[in-house]
Amino acid sequence: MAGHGARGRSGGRPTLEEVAARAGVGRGTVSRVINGSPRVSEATRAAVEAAVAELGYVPNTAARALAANRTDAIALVVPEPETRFFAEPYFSDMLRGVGAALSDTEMQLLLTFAGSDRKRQRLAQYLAAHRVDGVLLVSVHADDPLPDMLDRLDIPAVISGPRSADESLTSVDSDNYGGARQAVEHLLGRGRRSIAHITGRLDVYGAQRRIDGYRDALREAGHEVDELLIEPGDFTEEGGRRAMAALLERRPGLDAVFAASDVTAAGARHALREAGRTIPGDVALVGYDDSAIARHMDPQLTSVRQPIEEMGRSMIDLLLTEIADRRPAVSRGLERRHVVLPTELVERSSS
Amino acid sequence: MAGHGARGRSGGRPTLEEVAARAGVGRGTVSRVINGSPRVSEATRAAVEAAVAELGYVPNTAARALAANRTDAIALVVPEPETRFFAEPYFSDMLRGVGAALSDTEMQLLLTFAGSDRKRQRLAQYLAAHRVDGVLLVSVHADDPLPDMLDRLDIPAVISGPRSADESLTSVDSDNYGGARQAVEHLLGRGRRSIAHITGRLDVYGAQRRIDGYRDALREAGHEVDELLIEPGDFTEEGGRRAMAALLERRPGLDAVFAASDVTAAGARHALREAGRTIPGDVALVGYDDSAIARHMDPQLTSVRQPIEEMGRSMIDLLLTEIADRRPAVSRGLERRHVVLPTELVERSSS
DNA sequence: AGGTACTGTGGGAGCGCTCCCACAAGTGAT
DNA sequence: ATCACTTGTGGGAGCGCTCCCACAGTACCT
Repeated sequence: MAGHGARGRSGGRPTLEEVAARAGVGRGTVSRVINGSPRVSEATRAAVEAAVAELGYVPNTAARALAANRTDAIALVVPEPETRFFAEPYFSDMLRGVGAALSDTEMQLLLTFAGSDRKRQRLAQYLAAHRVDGVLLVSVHADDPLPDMLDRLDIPAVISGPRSADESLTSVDSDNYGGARQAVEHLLGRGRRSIAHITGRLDVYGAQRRIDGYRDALREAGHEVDELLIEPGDFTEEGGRRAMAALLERRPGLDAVFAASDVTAAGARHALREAGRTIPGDVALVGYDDSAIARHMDPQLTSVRQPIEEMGRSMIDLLLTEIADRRPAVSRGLERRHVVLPTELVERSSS
Repeated sequence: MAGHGARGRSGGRPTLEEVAARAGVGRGTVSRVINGSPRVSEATRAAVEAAVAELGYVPNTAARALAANRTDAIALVVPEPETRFFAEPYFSDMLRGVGAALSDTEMQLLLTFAGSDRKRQRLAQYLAAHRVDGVLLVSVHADDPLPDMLDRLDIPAVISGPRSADESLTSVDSDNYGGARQAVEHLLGRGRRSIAHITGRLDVYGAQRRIDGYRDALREAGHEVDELLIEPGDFTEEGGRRAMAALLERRPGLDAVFAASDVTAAGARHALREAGRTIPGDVALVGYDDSAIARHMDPQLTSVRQPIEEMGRSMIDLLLTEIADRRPAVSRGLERRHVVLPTELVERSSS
């Protein structure tokens, strides 16, 4: 096979040039057909398509990437160790949505963990090498340097869960505020009067929004907010347990708990059991995420569902748009977009 | 920058050529340094490395891929819809192991779902285009054409969970047979005498091995195997429920159940509850996978743990070896390797 | 008739790298 | 001194594609 030795290749895959020869046209024309350019006559297009089919031609992506300076791949960057990522069902659900949305596309999904400093280092290099056309960021802490780095490198990026109210990156989020309100209003509707809240990690914007929703729901229902019923958690089970214990000590009379995640609720449940409280008899419990845990908990957990799959889809849409927008010109100053999707309360037996 | 128009690029990344100029050497020499060739003098190497550092040079992977015919990427192919993949914790755990193992490498991980026919089609194209250096296959049914296709395309591949005893692909698996034995022996040790087994999908080799382990453990303990205590499941919760109901109907006196997965066990638990049986009082329950579900179940589920992270690592090791072996020559007929890793029983309150 | 415009097409140049051949310089055996 | 290696190096050619310029052909104005 031509060139300087067939380097261990197997079948000698057909090239653009061969397709062109076969179809009796020039290289440029084949390229135009492959890329769906409108400036090709119907007859020529048909001839080329026939040749492509006969030869089983598949474009060489490396060559395309080199020539066109794009990669047809995006990276899902997880700035956490692998362990953490998979411990929270939120992530796998998100990944599923992204995967589904991406399967309608030619884009490939790269999974990248940036948990340790060494991995961060490598990731920075990787991104600097422009090996992906865009980046999806999930679960970013308020002080993470990654988003700014992406901005500096001028790499299209979409973040799930903005870092603040004026996030500089395009973002997708569920309605944390509204979701929290739903949960609290539900508990109020069931006649609960002393509703505690175990928060998420306070450096996560979404957790703050849930606190806001909790507060406003109470206030608008004419209740006063008792700050001692709010206890910080960290989205983990152990955190939920600790927070619940603290709450029980401080406000033994509480009759409901809204936890910022299902995992937190699971921890709270343990603490409640240990304290001899029944669920939902003594204390009603509502979680957040509607993950698998909610269905497996005993009693089954009422929880706020986020449309995670839709969020994944949305992220992909936005990212692809950004990539497409950026391609033709150096059109800086794109309008940032922020999508917020509604939540839904799934009622089960814990409340 | 140079060429036919700076196509929207931002910083004008340095090229090999520029590094060479800076270091006062030829292009070939820089390439040799970058790729760690030993045929470079110490002085030259140092000079090149300095130039690389000064310029912040990062090799362009597309160019490398084109010239060298490799991609430095591997694909994790999941021949299931996204939904199924993430419903079973087994997969996310596996993915975590793979991710961890890969982070010591320059290799990138691509996540590919091949659930629908259309995706299959695309995947086939993708693989035919040799866009990855190797493939990791998980959860493959006995009749899946994918493995053979990979074999034909001569793409290095490692499969997790071989399809049969004489799997043609290099494989990694946990000791399904031994794990099942551990579970049954444990139940026997607790004085249980009528032990049922809800199997996995019967077209999965590992499920068969678990049945074998179940049978042999009973036989070697001097018990006779009651075929009516074996009921097929399909690894799902609903399947577990159905199977358990059937078993209770047929053998109401059973006092223990070994389920082929934790999810199955969760289903069985529901059916047991509905039938008024207590766990572990009336019936002891043992699962398989030791997933998050096991810890969240009530009562907490005794389960057989597979060293999934280690399996992921092992798969990567084997795959990288295959890729490396294949690179230099057309060395066909590589010896297939099959790694089997031990399991461990995690005892909790359900047994 | 000449101009202007647009449509469709061919092919040169170039993307940034790896591979390999050529060759200089050194080393040691004959 | 000649030959035969070995070690280190430079640079041409080529990977398969996209981009863009050039140009033929046709259409529609003045």
